[in-house]
Amino acid sequence: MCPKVVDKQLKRNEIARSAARVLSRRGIHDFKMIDIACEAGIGKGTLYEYFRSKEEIIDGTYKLILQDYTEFLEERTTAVSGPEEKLKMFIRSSFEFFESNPDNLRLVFDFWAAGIDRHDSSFFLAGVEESYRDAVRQLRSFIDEGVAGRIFKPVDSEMTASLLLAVMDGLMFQVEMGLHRLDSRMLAEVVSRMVLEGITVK
Amino acid sequence: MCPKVVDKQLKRNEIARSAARVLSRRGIHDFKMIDIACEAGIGKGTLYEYFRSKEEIIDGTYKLILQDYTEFLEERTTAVSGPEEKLKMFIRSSFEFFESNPDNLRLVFDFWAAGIDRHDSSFFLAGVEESYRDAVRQLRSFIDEGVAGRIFKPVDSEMTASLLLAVMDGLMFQVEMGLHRLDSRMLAEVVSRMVLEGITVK
DNA sequence: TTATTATGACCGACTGGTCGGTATTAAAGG
DNA sequence: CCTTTAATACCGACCAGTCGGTCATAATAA
Repeated sequence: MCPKVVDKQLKRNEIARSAARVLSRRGIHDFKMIDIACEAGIGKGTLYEYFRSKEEIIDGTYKLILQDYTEFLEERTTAVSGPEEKLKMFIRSSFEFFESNPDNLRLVFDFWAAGIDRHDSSFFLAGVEESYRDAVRQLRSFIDEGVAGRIFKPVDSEMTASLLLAVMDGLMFQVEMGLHRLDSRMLAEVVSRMVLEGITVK
Repeated sequence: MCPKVVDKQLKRNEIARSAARVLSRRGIHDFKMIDIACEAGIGKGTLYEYFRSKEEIIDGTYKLILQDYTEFLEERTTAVSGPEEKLKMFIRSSFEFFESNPDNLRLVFDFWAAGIDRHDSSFFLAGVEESYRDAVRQLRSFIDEGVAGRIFKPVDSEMTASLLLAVMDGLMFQVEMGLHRLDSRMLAEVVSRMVLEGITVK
């Protein structure tokens, strides 16, 4: 009466990691469930013990990637002090994260694409929107801190945060298209200068 | 000995317009060939008289949209003189174009998404990359003109153009995700200020 | 023995593209 | 003016392949 037992959550994460590899290779719209099963070394049916559907696998994979990214940013930005340094670190770390995990960059864009693409199912869009709002919230806290401390001009922190994210996303998109080489130092430098010079009190 | 004859090119364009409507409704990955046939009021087989494949329809539709956009920008930017005015007009007109054709915004993002998504087939990516390079070229000509006339600082025009496109794309992406309302005046104002203030000689 | 986990053959729905046949047109011929 | 002719344009039933998801069965641990 004591059956075989596995750590469901752990195995679920392992599968999601396999899925991430497959998704970055094949793309969100081309990958097959059997691909993931093979990559994870399990049968196709077993997949359905851990994920209800293909959609849920995609979602789970996105959440996993995003968690890595968020944890990385958290670790980096808490290591420095002062709003200006935190902002710079946020920017640099973002570029670095995707420079050292180019697969993840492609994956994230794929998720966004799927979010826009499937306007019918709000499934993906919801996840993307949530992660975006989180980033805005984080950035706003740095900017507000700077404004309160008279380090930054009294800018609209929401708009500034949005602009900052916009330029970062746009540049990464250009990188993904092969228009630039992703030199994280250089890009971070350019973005920091553009944004910080505009809002810092001289 | 003289058969029924139709203007193939014209009809091809008409079909592409129908396709644009379908694509913006259904999304690039969900639409069916039969959808387009219905929208165009023709049979599915007829579709294949004008387009070799599904892929070719997508490509044709993208080119059509892009042509509208380019013509609109051309018309607007030639109407004003001076590099600063041209840059501002480019920015404002871009936002206006997509504000008045929200379907097109979604469509363009869909195309980009497909370009990133299908890293196997360079078909889509090539089109997107080309249109991007065109935009950079255009913007660089304005910036170089400004630099030559000592209106702008001696900035790297390629990097500046890329940054400008990046922030515009990023903002439009946010709009598409429903994070802002697309108020073209406001967005153009913010972007112009951010970019122009940084490069204009005081 | 038994509850749990794993499996992959199988099913059924779906769809891109084809193809044989029909409709339309306009010139040619009477 | 009408019929013939033939090239073009149009059509949708059909085919062949694909793939997400299921389920009957096997394997495994306790």
